[in-house]
Amino acid sequence: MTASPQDWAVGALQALAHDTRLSVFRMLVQAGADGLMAGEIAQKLSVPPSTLSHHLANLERAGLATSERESRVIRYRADFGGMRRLLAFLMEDCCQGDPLVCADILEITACRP
Amino acid sequence: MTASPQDWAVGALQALAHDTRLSVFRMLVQAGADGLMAGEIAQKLSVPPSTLSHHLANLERAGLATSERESRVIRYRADFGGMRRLLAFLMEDCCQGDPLVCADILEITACRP
DNA sequence: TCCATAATTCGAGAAATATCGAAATATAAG
DNA sequence: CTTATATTTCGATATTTCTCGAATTATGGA
Repeated sequence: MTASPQDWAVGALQALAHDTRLSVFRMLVQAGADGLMAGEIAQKLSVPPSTLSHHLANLERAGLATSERESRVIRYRADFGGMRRLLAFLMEDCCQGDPLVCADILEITACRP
Repeated sequence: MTASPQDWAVGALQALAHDTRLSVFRMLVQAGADGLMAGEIAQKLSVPPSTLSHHLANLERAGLATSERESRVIRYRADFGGMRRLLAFLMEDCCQGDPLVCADILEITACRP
């Protein structure tokens, strides 16, 4: 049942390769540790609850989000471990160690110490 | 005709979200500036030329690869600019500036100065 | 010019994904 | 125990994507 790294990565990319799911994932990334409630997301994106539920389940299955029930609502968070795993897989053994080709690819505007 | 950043990102992710295309892209990333010939890729992956051609066109359309004819063969290369653009989009305004949540996400094994 | 090679485009059936209303489940409150 | 709320699961249709043989285009050499 344990998927190969490649198969896992395809699943993760497939999860992100959809307009609604990509919006959801980025909302979760930007929300950080607090995450967001399912209903809150559905409302902000104007997506019917049942449709959104499929998308959230897809992201979770793919290892890019986690869910936790809090009484009646369910809180979703981005899974930063999964995100890291995906980026690392894409850049693995990059450009034969020549930093000139891709050095600045990681100079990203994401949060830094 | 100019796609929004979100639409562009969905296209890029869709391109990567396929077993064969992900393999091709990673081969190109690892090949670096030299790139690879279309036929060479088809042979290594045991994919019929016409099928591979669709996948290569898909990656190029998505902004993740470039092609250049050299007499009778066509050389494909990873587009590291597109790659960077995609990663930056995914991590934009990440986790409300709190480095604790995702700081190490960029500590990736890719080539570094 | 004629042939061989490398790669792309065409085309159409097969397979996978997306959508969302209706029904079901889980929790809390009265 | 009944009702209200939040979310998920079911199910059936609609849409999109994938695949690869055959035909086509581009290039170089005899």
